[in-house]
Amino acid sequence: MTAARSTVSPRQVAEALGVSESSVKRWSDQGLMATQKTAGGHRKLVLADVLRFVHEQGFAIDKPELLGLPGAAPRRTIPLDESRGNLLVALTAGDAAAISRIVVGLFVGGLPLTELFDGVLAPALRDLGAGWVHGTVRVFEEHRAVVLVQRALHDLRDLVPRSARRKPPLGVFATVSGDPYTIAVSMAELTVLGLGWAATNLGANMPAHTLCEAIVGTKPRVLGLGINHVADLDAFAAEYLPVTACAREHRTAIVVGGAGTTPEVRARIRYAACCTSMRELADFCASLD
Amino acid sequence: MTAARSTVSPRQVAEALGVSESSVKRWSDQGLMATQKTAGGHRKLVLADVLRFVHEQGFAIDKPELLGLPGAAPRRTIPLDESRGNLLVALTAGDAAAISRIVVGLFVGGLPLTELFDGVLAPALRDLGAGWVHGTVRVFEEHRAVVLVQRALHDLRDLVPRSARRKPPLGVFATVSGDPYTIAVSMAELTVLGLGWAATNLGANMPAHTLCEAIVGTKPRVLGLGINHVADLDAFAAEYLPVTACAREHRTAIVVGGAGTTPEVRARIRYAACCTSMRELADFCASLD
DNA sequence: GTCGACTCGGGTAATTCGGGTC
DNA sequence: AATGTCCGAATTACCCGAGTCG
Repeated sequence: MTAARSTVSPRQVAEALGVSESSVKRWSDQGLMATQKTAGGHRKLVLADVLRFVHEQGFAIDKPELLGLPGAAPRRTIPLDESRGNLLVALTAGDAAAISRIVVGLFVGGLPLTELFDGVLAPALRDLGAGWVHGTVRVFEEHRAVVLVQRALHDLRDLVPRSARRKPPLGVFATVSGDPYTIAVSMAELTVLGLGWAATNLGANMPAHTLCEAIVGTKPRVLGLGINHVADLDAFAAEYLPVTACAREHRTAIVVGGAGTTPEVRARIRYAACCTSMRELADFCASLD
Repeated sequence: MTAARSTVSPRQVAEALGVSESSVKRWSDQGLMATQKTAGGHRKLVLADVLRFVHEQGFAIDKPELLGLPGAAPRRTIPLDESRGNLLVALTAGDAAAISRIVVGLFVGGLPLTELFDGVLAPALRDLGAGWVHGTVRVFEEHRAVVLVQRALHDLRDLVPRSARRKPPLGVFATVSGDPYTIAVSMAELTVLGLGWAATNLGANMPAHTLCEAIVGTKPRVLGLGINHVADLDAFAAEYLPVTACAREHRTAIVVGGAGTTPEVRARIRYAACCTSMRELADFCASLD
């Protein structure tokens, strides 16, 4: 759904980026943009790789009619509020194409992942939640939006530069028992991928004992735990205390985050950092790298 | 239609590879792709040779809707078991690339979606669950596998041919309250997409009242409900009974499925069909079309 | 045997190639 | 060092009347 066509011609890329065809040819031959070649030697550029290149190099796209990218792609100092509003509309309407277009467009337009998550995606989802509280958004619309956001994040994954490091640090992310919200987990995964780390997404609802198994089995540098709701504080603390010891033993830093990290909860568990945004997560991980 | 050899037309190949028919004709005439010719001179490209050409040239297939050929034997019968075993290994190891490769490869190889789901993916996940019961698979490994399967299903979505129908029937899928398992929902979504239907994935944990809202708001032809566990039978029946009336009023057929559809549960709710496989779902939907 | 959809072949216009130069 | 422009040759895309397929 990212694009109707997965490959584009050098001329299309050149015009869209506002550079000469020669530059595109040179860049692709240098391996900066992955290409396929026809039997006759003509280049076919893979759109996902072009977009990744554009984001990495901070290029502006003059003419995003390459495909499905949002009309005007003003670079930097983008009206984030406007995107956020458009996104909210698309989320409410269940417009999968629009959601992916907005999210991917902002990223390709040069917006760092952390700002995309903290400044657009998370706020739009918060607005959606508020609409649900006020009765203007129905439950199925909210659920549907969550599914579509996951899909958009999947599209983003292809665009996030893959690490070329031989042995990148690993981040493992999950939510705790009883917490079904996986979007933040996916955002965290992409965030550290964007730092050149490796990342594993364990999904939702992870009992503490298996988190220890995961630490032992995968030796992550960071273990990120989403905590959105804690029903029984004592039980929660008792369950997750062993994870602290296990993490320390394997030099794994625990990061927590989410609406459930209230002062009461924070007082009962041990962690290296408590993040309220993806930027904080990124900065924390960068400090370990 | 000679032997069990599956052949394709130049146009199919051209569209699948994202090149013009002329190029396909040229390449085949140059001997790059083996062809047969009819008495009248029309080209019949042997699928295996096309795929070999694609592999040699390092081409990516833009739109593998080359496949799903009527009467095309599902390759061999052995590879399914083998794939299932390989998939189980990849799922346990958390090897995202291998999982997607196996799943997408089978589909691209001509295996119908329903057989892929019923014969490979679901059994592998069942095996994984059995491994968890027996203690050979740990919880985090199972959770991780679920996330990676969702990702592979996302990859599949791009390959499932989009309907060109002006107004295709709509299928809406979700799991009931308290049921967090979304994989079957995604499989069902892809299954009906493969029939040329439209589909909406509402995700997990849908309270009954909002299902009614969804029916009213989206007017689906089919509403599919995943039911994997019912804690309180009376409460469940009371909650979901209104959905039946709402569905009838809007000519929406209710389909249920999942491990939770026990005789006791089935006795307490009303539905048009109770499916135990994606093939059954596909056949049921086809009967409505 | 009719008919619609598809394909054939070949010609032409438009792109792209690689390399050399500015 | 990097980019843009120009070039002849090669490749690809588009078009169309006639023939073929199912």
